[in-house]
Amino acid sequence: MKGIRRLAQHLDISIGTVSRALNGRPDVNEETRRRVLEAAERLGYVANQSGRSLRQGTTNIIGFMMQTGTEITGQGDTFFMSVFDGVQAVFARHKLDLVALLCSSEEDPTDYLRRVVARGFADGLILSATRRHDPRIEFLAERNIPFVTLGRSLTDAGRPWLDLDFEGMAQIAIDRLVARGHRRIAVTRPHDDANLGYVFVDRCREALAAHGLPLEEELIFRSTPNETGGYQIARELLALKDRPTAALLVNETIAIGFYQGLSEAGVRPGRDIAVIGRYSPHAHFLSPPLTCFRLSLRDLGIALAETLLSTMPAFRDHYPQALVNAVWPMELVEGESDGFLVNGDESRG
Amino acid sequence: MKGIRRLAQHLDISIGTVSRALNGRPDVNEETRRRVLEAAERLGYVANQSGRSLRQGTTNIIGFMMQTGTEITGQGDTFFMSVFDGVQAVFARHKLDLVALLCSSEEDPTDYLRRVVARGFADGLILSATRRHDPRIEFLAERNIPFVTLGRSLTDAGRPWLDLDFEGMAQIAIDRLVARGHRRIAVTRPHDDANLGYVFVDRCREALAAHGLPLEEELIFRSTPNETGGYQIARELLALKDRPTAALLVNETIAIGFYQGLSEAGVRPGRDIAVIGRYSPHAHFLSPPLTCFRLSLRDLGIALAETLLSTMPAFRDHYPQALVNAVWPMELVEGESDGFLVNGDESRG
DNA sequence: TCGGCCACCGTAAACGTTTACGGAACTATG
DNA sequence: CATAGTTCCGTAAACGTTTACGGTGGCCGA
Repeated sequence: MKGIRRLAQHLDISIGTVSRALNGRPDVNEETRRRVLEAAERLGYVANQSGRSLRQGTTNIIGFMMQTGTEITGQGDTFFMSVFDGVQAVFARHKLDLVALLCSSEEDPTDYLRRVVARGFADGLILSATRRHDPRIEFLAERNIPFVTLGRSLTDAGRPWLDLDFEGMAQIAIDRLVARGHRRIAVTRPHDDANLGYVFVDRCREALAAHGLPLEEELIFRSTPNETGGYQIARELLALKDRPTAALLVNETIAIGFYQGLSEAGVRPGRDIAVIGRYSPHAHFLSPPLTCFRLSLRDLGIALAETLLSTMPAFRDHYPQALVNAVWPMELVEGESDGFLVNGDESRG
Repeated sequence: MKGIRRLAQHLDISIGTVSRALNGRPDVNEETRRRVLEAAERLGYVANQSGRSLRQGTTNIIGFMMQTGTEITGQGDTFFMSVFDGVQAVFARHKLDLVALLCSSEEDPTDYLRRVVARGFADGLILSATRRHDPRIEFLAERNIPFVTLGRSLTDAGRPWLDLDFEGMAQIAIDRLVARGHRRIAVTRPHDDANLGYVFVDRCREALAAHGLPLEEELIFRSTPNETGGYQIARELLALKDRPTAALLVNETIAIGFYQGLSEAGVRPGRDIAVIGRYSPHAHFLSPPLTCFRLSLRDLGIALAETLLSTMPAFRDHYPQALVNAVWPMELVEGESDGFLVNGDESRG
């Protein structure tokens, strides 16, 4: 005898009553409930998930979909762990568990999602590494499966998403660099699938235009969002005839490679070139410390969770005013990598 | 009408036959099977996971348990993503899915595991961040739940585990440094819960003893396994009256902080002090490039998967000679951070 | 005393699969 | 033709839970 039957037999009451007692139903005597809870605790009973979800069509599990292999996201070591932490802080209140759905780099993400959803694996989903055109969004929307994406795409109109405020970052950084005399500013962007690149570069262009400056094509650098990519960008940048005096790095992990690329050519950030990047745990330990944009990833995780739950009928009431579409602001952390003024129009030969 | 019933109705055959056809049972006409598979594909049918696992008591899911928040493991996303990649390469052959079971930093890992297991969540488990005394091992062993741990502990006798070869790393590094004339070598270790610290430091001590050298207590540095920890170690190390001439860093992410701590005091790795660490994607981009120990995390993931499956009756036959207890060798990647000889016994004042 | 209401509990039917079992049709064998 | 064996398929019982429904007993008011 196993499961709830064992518990019921042990207490000499029916399994229906046991279930009602455990699930907090009102129509059960408080004394009985106490006995049930006590026995469940003592016997280590936990309801079987398959039986429960088969019956009620719900899993109490939320999936955070991500892809394995590190080349794709390029987000730093601690990025997801911090986001998870925030998500769980919210989920814990509702007895929801969070699992990371790991899509192999071999498999098409949409196929994977299809499989996961059809199996009835999770009640809701958080999608990361959103592509510019992402079929997953349409797929989930068609089936009325609760989800929220971390990252905008072109096809998410009316769908819940949160994103980092890359436009704000572009605006602030460009204004700051221009105010310090920079006229030729290099910007980076990841591969073409990532919407972030378009959003970021477009705003950089606008911000420069507001100062009457162009964004020349040769100053837009494309790379893999990892250390090696940063190194390559530095090499390409230094090879230009008319070198930029500043660089704005949109990815987290590329700064360290970028620094190294500069260093090998004897170019020092903060003295020979201004560098602004994204925060990561090592940003402060670079030489010189990186001026960068930081945000609370834990808070972002909390917001993601609240946004998702606000789209789910069972939890909607708890989060009436959750954000549905929002960019998450980043604050500028002053390092020493952008601390010099350009005197005049031509700064280098 | 949903699920397998819909499919059966559509084909005008019984659900039993449909199920048998889909599951590759022999007692079904090949023509029928073809029709079923074709219809399933066209209607997008996928068996409901709850129903299936309720009936057969199996989930086709393997959980990789890890804790959110980064303070504990000190291993970055890139570490686990690479391991996942290897694990999935094996699981894909058996139609197994991998999910990351994310234990909140708020919750006790053993409590979490208890919940997950009792719910019948996964057929098998991979445990990471194993503690020196880890109750999870006993818990799983008692219940005959297939598992393998990544990392040894004191209480895993007879249980399957894989680990990095920290002893080999200690031996090679110490021998190398001693051969280059170093007599005072600093070593690092993480917090007291991690078994790795004991394994590593003990072997360092033995290796030194083989050369007739002591490992002085003041040369054993304890820190959090992150960038800040590395920085603090550098500060403490430089504050010693009798400075070591070499440092051996056992964690991945601390090198960058360590470098910065040295740099602020004008001490340069590879010239003023020899530094040997662990590989990470940025090791090559430090100045000077870090001499470090590297391994293929993907291969480690493959081995983890094979080890786990070899303990599961359903897959045992496929992996007769899988490793059960093994340390995973690391290779030395020569950088420039340990490239100098100490001439004489006293190297610094 | 009787009917009605309430608090509590037992019964049994679902949820979607898999699979043991038996039976129907057909083939082979004597 | 009878029998045995084979191939295929339908039936129905599980798996463990939740929950609609109905029933029992007690209490209260008329």
